[in-house]
Amino acid sequence: MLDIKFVRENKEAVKAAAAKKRMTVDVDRVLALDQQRRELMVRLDNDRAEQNRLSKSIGALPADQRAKAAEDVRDLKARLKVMEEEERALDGPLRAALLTLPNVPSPEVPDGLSDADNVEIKRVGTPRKFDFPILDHGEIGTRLGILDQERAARISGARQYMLFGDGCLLEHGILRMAIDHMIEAGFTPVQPPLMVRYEPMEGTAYFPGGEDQAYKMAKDDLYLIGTAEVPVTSIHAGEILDEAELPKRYVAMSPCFRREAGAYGKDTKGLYRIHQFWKVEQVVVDRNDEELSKQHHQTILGNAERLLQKLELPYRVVNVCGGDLGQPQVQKFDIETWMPSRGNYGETHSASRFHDFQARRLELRYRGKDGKVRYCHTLNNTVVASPRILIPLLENHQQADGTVILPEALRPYVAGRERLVARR
RNA sequence: GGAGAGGUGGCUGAGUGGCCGAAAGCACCGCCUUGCUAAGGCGGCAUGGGGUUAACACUCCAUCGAGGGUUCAAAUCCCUCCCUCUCCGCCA
Repeated sequence: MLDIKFVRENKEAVKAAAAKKRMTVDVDRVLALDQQRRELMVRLDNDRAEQNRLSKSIGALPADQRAKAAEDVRDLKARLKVMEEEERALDGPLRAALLTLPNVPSPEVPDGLSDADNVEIKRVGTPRKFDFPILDHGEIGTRLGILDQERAARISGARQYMLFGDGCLLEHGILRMAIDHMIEAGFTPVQPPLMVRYEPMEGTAYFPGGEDQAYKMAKDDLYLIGTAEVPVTSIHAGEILDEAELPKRYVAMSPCFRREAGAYGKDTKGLYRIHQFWKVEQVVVDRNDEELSKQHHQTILGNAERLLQKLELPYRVVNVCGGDLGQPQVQKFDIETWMPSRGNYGETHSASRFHDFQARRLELRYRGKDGKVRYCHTLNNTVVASPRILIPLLENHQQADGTVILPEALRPYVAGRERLVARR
């Protein structure tokens, strides 16, 4: 959420932000509502002051004069009541409208309409040249007997997967490796709840707007998380932290649930887009400082990159363009890992910085050394998401004989296996 | 699921209708004192919004889990909801 003061003073910047993000928002309506509300508040405050003054004076009166004095306050109260109702009628729509305004993207964010316009920043590693016909990850996994999407579909419908044997160990191993990797980087592991209330969804800016993507448990008014970002960024919601405690660096592993509404017919095959997956997520909460945020952004990007390097996977980093950027982000770097079956890089990581956009919604603040209270800055990035990461892992490391060689760093996490072979 | 207790400032915690935005302690900040010291003294210190100011300051409004209500007046009384704790039941 943007600061209403900022919107007042930077109307054109907000409009430009919306245009760059290819969003349609009504900034003028927000400002009109705000103007109305402020004018009302001045009158309301004055009348309330008057009422408070009168009420206080009644307390000092002798008992026999109170009833008459109280009488005089009553019509003032009636006026107040009308204004209070007006205020309520303005507050709701104003907040709702304010929640829809986009965060202002960094000047570094390239212009563009879709992910096709994202700008490549760097490439690391070279895609392997295969001297045999390659298989896609579905084929590899099925032949090895570690993946079964058919049975998964019978049990749970489309966009589901099941892993068996070494496939199962492989997934667990990668996730655990990612956790250890992040602990080494100084992050605190957290196990967050997987079901959350509306407020964390709104606070992290998934709601309003993303309701269709979330599984809701109607009986309990709880939502299954689509990412651990939601509960983890919300850990300190409503708190005023001490500057000395910052930065907070968390890493969380969780299942993630996404309805993928509107994605019909897109990536229907394989493990790319599914309803339930695992993700290790890194979250940083720190002071309200742009430069510091940018540094953290590079750091969490680097954390993910180093993991990919340990997994010996070629990848590239893109600077996500305006049209592909979400409402809350200031800037986003995606990491795309080489996926041989696609003959292209595919998104596996997403590193975002938000400034105080989420923090303002979450009431996530800190007291600075100067004694002033400010909203924090928040950031997050994937460390690894599975099974999507299995796509490049299986495909890049596949061998002519159908086996898959595991990168050395991963082996201790997969029961010491050097290679995945078909077992029975 | 049943019964009970409670939610107050960064923290602990007092406050059952006007003198309370709120005692006291801790933490923190400033100044002073002191050099034997995990010390002492004085002062400051909730958040948001508005007015005013060059600024310091001053002032008004709201907020004591959330939302309604009673009253001239609510942290304090009533209702609903949320959360925490204790006991019982059930269960992993």
